[in-house]
Amino acid sequence: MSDLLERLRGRGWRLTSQRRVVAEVLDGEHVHLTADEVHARAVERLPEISRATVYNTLGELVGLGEVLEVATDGRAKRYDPNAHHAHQHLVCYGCGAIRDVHPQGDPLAALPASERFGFTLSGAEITYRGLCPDCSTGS
Amino acid sequence: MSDLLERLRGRGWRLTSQRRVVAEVLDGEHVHLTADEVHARAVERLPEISRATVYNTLGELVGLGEVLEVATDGRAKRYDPNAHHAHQHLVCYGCGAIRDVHPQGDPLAALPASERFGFTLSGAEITYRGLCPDCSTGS
DNA sequence: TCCTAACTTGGACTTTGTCTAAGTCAACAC
DNA sequence: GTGTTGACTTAGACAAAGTCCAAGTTAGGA
Repeated sequence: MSDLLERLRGRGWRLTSQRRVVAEVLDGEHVHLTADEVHARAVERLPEISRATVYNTLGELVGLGEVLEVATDGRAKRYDPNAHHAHQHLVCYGCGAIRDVHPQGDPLAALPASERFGFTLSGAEITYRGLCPDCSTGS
Repeated sequence: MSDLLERLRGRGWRLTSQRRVVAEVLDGEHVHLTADEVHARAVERLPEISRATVYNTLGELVGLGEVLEVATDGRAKRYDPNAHHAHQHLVCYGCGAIRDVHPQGDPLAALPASERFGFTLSGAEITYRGLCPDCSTGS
C-alpha cells in the first residue's frame, strides 16, 4: 500500500496524514468497508479526521482507479481496494458477507452484438448471490 | 398488468386505488423508475397518494417477486416490472440510460466450484457498462 | 523560512428511505 | 344494501448516507 501512496504522490497528490490513514485502513484485512466503517477505523488512528475528508479521499481514490465502489445492496456503498485484479463479488443474502471471486472467461463475450444496442462496452460487474456455509446450516 | 392485479388479489391483497395506480405506473413504457419517479407519476393520476404508500407497495411487489429492485448506481433503487423474464442490465455511464439485455448461457456456469467457497448459489446479477450511441458521438 | 494553493473541518443541507399513530375503506357476512 | 373489522393509507417525524460550503490549516516548492 506504500506503493499506492507513492503512485498518488507521483500524480500530484499532497500526502496528508488524513489520506495516509485512509489508505492504511483500506489496506487492512477488512476489504469491503462502507465509508462510515472506513471513517470509524480512521478515527482510531487520527481522532480528528472528519467524515467529509473520508468521503473526499474515497471519491478521489475511486476517480484515480485505485479503489472500486461496490453497491451490492442498495444501502451504503462499499469500497474495494483490490482494484488492480479483475474480479467479481459473491454475496450472502443471509448475512451480507462479501467474497471476491474470479469467474472464468470474459463476461462481455456472453453479450452478443444484437444485445448491445450500439453501446461501446467497457466492462461488466457481476454479483453472484447465494447462502454462505454458515447461513445455510443455520436454516 | 391487469393479470398482475388479479394475481395479487388471488394472494389476498386488498385491491386499493393506490395499489392499482402504482401497478399502472410500472406497466408504462418507462420501465426502470426510482421510487420517487413512481410516486411522481402516481400523483398525476391520484393526487393524494403518499410517498409511504408507494414505498410500501413497491416493497410488497418486490417481496412477491412481481418486480425487481435494481441498484445500478448506488443512488436510488430502481424498480423493474420485467421480473418474469430473466435478464440483465446494460447501463450508459454517460447518461445513465438502462436497457434490459439477454446474455447467452448461464452466468453461474462461469464460477467454478473452487470459487464458490461453499456457498449455495441462487443467481447472478450482471451490470454491463458502456457508452450509449448518443453519448459516444457527443464526446 | 515563507507562501500559497490544496487540503481539511464542522456543520448545515439534501436525498433516499423507514416508522408511527390516527384515520379510512375493501371485502366479507348478513 | 348495511355494518363490521382488520388491512391499508396518510402526514409528518425520523434516520441513514452522502454532498456542499466558508473558514481555517498545512504540505511542499521557491
